[in-house]
Amino acid sequence: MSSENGAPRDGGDGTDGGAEGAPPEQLALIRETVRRADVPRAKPRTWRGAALAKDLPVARVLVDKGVLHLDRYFDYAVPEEMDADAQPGVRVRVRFGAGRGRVREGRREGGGLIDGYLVERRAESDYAGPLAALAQVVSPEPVLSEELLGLARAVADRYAGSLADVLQLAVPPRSARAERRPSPEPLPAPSAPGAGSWTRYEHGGAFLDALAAGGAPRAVWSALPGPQWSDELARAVAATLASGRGALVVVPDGRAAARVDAALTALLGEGRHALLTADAGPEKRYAQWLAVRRGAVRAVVGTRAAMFAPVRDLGLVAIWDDGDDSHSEQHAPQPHARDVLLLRAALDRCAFLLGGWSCTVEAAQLVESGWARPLVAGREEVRRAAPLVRTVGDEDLARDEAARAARLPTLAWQAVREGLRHGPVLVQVPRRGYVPRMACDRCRAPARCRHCAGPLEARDAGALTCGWCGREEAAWHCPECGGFRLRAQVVGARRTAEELGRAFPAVPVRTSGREHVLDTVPGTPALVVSTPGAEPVAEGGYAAALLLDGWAMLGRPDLRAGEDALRRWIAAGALVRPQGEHGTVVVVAEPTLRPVQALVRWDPVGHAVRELAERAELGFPPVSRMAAVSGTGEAVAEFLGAAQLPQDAEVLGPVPVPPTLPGRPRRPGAPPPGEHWERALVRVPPGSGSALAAALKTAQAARMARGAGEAVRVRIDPPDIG
DNA sequence: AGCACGCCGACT
DNA sequence: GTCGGCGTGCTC
Repeated sequence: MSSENGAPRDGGDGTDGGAEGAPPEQLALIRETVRRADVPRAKPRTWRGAALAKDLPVARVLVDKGVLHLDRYFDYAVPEEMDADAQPGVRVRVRFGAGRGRVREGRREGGGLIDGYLVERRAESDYAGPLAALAQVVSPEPVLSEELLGLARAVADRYAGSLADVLQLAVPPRSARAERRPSPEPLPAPSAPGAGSWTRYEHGGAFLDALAAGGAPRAVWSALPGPQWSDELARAVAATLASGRGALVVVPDGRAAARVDAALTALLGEGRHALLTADAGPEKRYAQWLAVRRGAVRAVVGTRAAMFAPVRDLGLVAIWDDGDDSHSEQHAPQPHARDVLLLRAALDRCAFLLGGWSCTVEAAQLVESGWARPLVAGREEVRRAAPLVRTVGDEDLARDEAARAARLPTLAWQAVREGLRHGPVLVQVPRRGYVPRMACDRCRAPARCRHCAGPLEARDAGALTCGWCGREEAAWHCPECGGFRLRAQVVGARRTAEELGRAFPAVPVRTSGREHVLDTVPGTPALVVSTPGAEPVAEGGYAAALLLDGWAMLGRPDLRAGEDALRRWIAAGALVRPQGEHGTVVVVAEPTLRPVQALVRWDPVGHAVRELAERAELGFPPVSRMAAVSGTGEAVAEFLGAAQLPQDAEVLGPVPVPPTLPGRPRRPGAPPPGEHWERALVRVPPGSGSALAAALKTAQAARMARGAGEAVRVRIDPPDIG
């Protein structure tokens, strides 16, 4: 088939990489140019070269370039010597490049060598032109299964991203050494575990039974406070393994992964599950991933990268604490682990378990829509497991001037002092070092920049500066109530630790925060000061927890502020002993606020349900779907003008994007330092989400293909709206 | 994105 | 006649 081409054949097999001398290359080039001029273009099937595979000589290849207009397959010819290795799913290298390519030694060469995946072997190509040959099969390991490809495509579609970008997240980089190492022999399926503490939940036992029987139940699980959750997750995994299927658990961080890992080891012993986290080096990670792909290991627990783990015959996908923002992938197209697992559950028809101490609006929606069933404990069980929650609100603070000056109200003092008699006391303080944000002293509305609405911060003595645009504010007054006095809204962990240390000189003070995260603390009296998410687990549980500056958390100008605050409070409270053992939580926040009430009643689900109703009314996600389009004003306008948005799409804005300040990290969707960007939100009602994603993807592809100058960033489900 | 192709004007 | 400007379009 290569002969009909008629391209000159002049020695040298001309495979890539050889450093041939210049003269023959130029000769060939000239000859080719001359030929082109006088020979009419008959379309040959392939370019001449080595003999091709006799059976299925065409390889359909996905080139590994994240650019959207290349988001399709390209056909290559399979040389005979690669026939055996060039199976679907393997990594390949191909020549891919511009124009009609260079000609060298009589063989056409596209551009440079780039990586790709062989997706399919076929008898013929539907491409009319001549096919280039595969340059190399990188390894015979079929890393991209049909299931994984289908999942990656679904994720790319959902997020208006390219398949190659998703595959970069889904398939780890190759390590030849890890590939050579044989994976362990698979162990036989274990027998079904007992229900353990699942009996505390109304349908807990039934859920495990369904998993063990090979069923595909879908549940939103409101976990009771306390340390049992990791064992409960492990039992769900074990029940799935008992049915002969695989299971996947995604958790927000390495600490949580380690807990589930330990629980699985306790329940199943070694060798039945893999731990996939960022901690391991690339080679070890790839080896683990391969063991999963090869079916040697049937269960996986890991952080968000594990959401794509190629578990064989998947029976259960589970996610813990889906409200944690580390479940959002940082790289394009920024998929969320919850949504990826939802797609997997749908594609693989497997069981789905979303669990947490708290409840997101998205989780509530899964229940509300009837897609998942609630897995909850009765009120009696909740009361038995949860600590007593007390609030310190404005009125208390007003009556308590002295304590307020010291930032610790009397009730809080008492709770800490009492708690320290019985064990460790957790003090949760918001992040952010010493830089205090400011709020109106009278009505507590956050103080905002009048130019860009960014948060005002007190940098150094007295001077107020905007945290977004850096402008100074000389004459602030509150636009809500007309007040003129400001107060510090957030004080960092270190200062609080110092204050408390002085107040209780006999007690050790430990801090856990971004830099030094403590895993556990002993059950002896100590003050443990921590930022949200970094709380160590206390042996035997904390005697008390003090949640400071609660209204500061609620003051964030974010749709999720309430849900987030509640989630963090509940996460701290879940580490405290039950109220039957005198476990107490004191939250310094207005008791009339909805999240505070939900904390007092320990009712995160009720909170999420009410939030969901409100979002539906306002047309906010997740009830409607949104996408953010950002870039220069001109580029955004042009993009939106060209995009064929669905009929029911609604464009909000554009509004200016806060600039990236020099020296601060640039977040995706933020302008390069010094540039002025705008952001428009596009909103569609339920049901039009995929149409919106498709339209944005098409528009973006067209834009890139045109080589349009200024970049436009598209993000589905932007996390920071409102 | 690259990168080659091609059509047009200046120079040998 | 030939070299090389950049505008356009393709990449199996």
